[in-house]
Amino acid sequence: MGARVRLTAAERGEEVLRAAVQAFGASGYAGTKTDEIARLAGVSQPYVIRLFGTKQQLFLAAVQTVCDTIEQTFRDAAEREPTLASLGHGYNELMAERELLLVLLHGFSASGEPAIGDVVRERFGGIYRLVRDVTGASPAETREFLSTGMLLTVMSAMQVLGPDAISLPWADELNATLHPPVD
Amino acid sequence: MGARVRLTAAERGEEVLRAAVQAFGASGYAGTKTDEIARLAGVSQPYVIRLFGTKQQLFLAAVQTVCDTIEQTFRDAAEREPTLASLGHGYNELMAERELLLVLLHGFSASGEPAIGDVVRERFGGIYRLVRDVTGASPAETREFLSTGMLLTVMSAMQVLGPDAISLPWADELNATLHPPVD
DNA sequence: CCTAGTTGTAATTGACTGATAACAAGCTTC
DNA sequence: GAAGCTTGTTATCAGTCAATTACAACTAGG
Repeated sequence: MGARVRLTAAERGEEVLRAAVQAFGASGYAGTKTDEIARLAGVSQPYVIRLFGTKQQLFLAAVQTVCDTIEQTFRDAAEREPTLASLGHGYNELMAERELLLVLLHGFSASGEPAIGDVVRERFGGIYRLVRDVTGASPAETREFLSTGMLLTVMSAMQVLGPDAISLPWADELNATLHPPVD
Repeated sequence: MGARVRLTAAERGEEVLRAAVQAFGASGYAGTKTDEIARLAGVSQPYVIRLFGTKQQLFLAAVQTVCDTIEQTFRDAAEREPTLASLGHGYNELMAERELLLVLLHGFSASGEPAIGDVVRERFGGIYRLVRDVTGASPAETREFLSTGMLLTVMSAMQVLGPDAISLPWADELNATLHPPVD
């Protein structure tokens, strides 16, 4: 193909990882082929495998970066204002890149795979603790915050929320409870 | 194999469907093999396909029965007492059979597949409306109810909730907010 | 420049897997 | 009791897909 650019393995790895987040977010762990990721990243399928060892390790790497991004977003939001409302605003930013949160959802779904479950439990626990620590919220308040986040994520997966959303009465009704009409 | 019993296609279909709920609940749509379902149901893999046409149609049938069960549980709970708290109690009963709600979660995750997304959106919307109708709850109250349900389902997927749960501090803390300690 | 390490690909493979086809064994109805 | 429908299996295929191997092209250090 045209203008080939040679990158270091680390740089190329990052590009592949970005592609992996997109692909896994769209189709899940089992449903995504390493070949799709390779084409998205503009490299060959075997190279994807060589860079990350196995498909599973690549998926885990994707989950890790996504969680890093989520935590960083929450930390930034807390720095502006250490309240759950502020973190909620940060969550909305995260929803703009739909795939991010969907990767995490697919991580939950794939928790049956022991290696994946271990990572997902660890990281979700970390997010829970982070939210509590930076906002000082009670467990019950934090639970409600995370609950809402889960519903939003699931609705995003159903494609009734977000940029390319399908508009449905029930979804609009639910969505309206989150963005109260500005009178 | 030993004592073979002949059933009508409808009866055998129900058994296969039960097996499919177990299997899909554990491993998701793409991650489950029709052969596993067949072995769980005690029939051959080709017969599973013949009974349901394709793996996708079998998955959709599993989603449909699961949603039927959920709706029936909510209707029964509302008959006892038409409040969200009562439905919440019903939800706890549903969580006892872990796979039920996990099938729905996997349905959300597989919404990228158009045929699956259509069914999942339709059924989830139906559940939302049912909850509102039988309890008279506001959209905001219903959203909070469903949000909590989503978090519980996700925690169940992570295996930090339910019968075979892995005990973790953060999970216990979250769980405690739902079952306040009986003083 | 030339050798050694690094980046990348083409070719292939072996296991898996959903689906089909052909066939066998039971039931039912006349 | 035999013809015809239903239930179920075995055998097999055609496609898919992660992973391996071997090789090619580039680059840096001496």
